[in-house]
Amino acid sequence: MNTATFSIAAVERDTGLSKDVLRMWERRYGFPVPSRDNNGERCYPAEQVDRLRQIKRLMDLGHRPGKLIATPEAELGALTSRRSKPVTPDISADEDELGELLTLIKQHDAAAYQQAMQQRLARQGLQRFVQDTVAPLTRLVGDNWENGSFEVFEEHLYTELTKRLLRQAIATLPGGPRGPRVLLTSVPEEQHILGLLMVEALFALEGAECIPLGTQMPLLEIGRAAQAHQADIVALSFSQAFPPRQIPGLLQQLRQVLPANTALWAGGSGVTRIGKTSDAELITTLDDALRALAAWRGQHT
Amino acid sequence: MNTATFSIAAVERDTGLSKDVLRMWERRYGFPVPSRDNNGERCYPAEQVDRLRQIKRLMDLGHRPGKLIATPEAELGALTSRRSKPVTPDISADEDELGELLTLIKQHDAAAYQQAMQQRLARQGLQRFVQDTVAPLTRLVGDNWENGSFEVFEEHLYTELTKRLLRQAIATLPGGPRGPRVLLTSVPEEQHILGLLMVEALFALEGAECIPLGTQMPLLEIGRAAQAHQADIVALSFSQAFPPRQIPGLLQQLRQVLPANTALWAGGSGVTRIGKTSDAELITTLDDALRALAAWRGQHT
DNA sequence: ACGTCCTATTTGTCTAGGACAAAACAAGTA
DNA sequence: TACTTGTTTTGTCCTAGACAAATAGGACGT
Repeated sequence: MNTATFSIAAVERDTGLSKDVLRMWERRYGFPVPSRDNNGERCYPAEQVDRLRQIKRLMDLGHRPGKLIATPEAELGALTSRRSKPVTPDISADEDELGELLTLIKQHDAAAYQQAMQQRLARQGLQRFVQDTVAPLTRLVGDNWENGSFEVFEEHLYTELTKRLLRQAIATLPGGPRGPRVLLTSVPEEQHILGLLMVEALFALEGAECIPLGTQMPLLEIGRAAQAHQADIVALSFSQAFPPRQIPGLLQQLRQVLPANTALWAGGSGVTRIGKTSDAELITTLDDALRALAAWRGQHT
Repeated sequence: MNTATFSIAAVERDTGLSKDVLRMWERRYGFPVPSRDNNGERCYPAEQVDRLRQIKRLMDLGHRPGKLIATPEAELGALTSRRSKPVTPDISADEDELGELLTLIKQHDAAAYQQAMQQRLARQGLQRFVQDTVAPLTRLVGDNWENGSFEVFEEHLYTELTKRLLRQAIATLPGGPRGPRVLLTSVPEEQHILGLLMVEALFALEGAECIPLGTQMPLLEIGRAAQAHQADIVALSFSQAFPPRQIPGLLQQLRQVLPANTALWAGGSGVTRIGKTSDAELITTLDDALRALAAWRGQHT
């Protein structure tokens, strides 16, 4: 059925591996080995594309491509867990309930999931809902995705439905005009925004004025936006998959584009892998975010 | 102030012009001409990045790079309008009201905009709100963005706020289990989703079962999702800026990955620029979408 | 004047291999 | 254990050439 082949551009789109990397791997490791069309251009079979996506997934987990490619096909379930073991240590009471929510997603039952979450939101209130339900649930989904028991589209479904819940909840909050003006966005190439939404929910609860600009803002535009909105804080999010190499340079450039009195906060699991920097405040947990907000308020009378 | 320089990767991220294109333009047209760092790598000044983004904007409008680069700097306001003239012919009565909404965005007054839109939604009902407010407003924003009177971040703000409104409205609709199961998403590289949300709103009103998967689904994953959800229809959206060259091949590949009895619909302003194809049904307006839905229902008893 | 076919130019993407720096690892030492 | 140093791995960037798809311009016929 899958007789279709993929051009190198299509593979780049679908796997997130750059053309350069694909060619380099072919040169160095002898994989992937696409066939060629009449023009001598690479044609990747669907099978190799799948393997590449799998490799990419494990790489985002911290594995190295050389090893992964060497491993024939037993890697599938074998290399699954590694970093994710130490996390989720306690919360055993809630664990089961969260598992149920996850099951609903795995059954692709959007309606039931939404209803269950709505119920939870009503019961816990927004703050605890974010901290005790959405955050751990997202971590669980991440773990499941990493070890392959979640398909990509299932993760997308989870993300989309949960985003809607959070946005809806945020919309119902009264707009408290006190506190700092926070501009929330992400840099180009970074499309994940769930974490930013969680932060927005918490900040909005605290009465901060949140300005959500969606994802993928060019750096210079972030600068302009900060100026136009007179933002006190620019909050960025970097996901696990974002190339860590690029982050420090990115923050440095951004720092130069921003007004001096505008704070720059960078959060998300992507920033845990980079070293300290003076260009931005690194925020790794939701509690960190709340602490940072409180600290900011302390400093600005 | 802007002494920062951009690596070629940063420019690619910020402008959407590929590294290949940037190097090729330098070779052919002599622009941009970045300086080099100690390693002989390109360093683009912020000024050139801005010009590049401007050129990209005009290219998405249909202009050609050769001409644009030749034009010194008078191009700015001059080449602004071209394709967008014939649209928005009548609706002069509403025109002013829409203009007011636009003004709120330009003043960066998120709260007032949301309130005004909520009011409009309550007055018009969701269907007319989508067709008579959101759709023309989005077109207006597009026009304003194209001719440069909207900043990128203003367009982002509009998009984000409007997405929230639509999602919120959709969430309040009762889930009617009749009608086809429609899977809504976009291919990788395509991040715009507003049009898809409008369609979702209209379809949900018609009682169709909509499954929103967010943006940027790898092709093979779309196939899996369609199978898992037993989707009757896969609806994709392509924006103006999406490289038209890639669309036919994309649809062809997708067609091969999808079950034969799953319909493939492609919409958005991106598809107006491509020729007919047997791989997918092309949908260029919201009315088209509703017609297509009615037709589907007619064919499936 | 309008549409159609054909040719020429424009433009993007692909290919090849070489070079190098940053990150990750390994090993040796305090 | 904690640091420093050297080695391997890995990604990105470079140049320069080739080609095909899209577009524009012109000739032709209606």
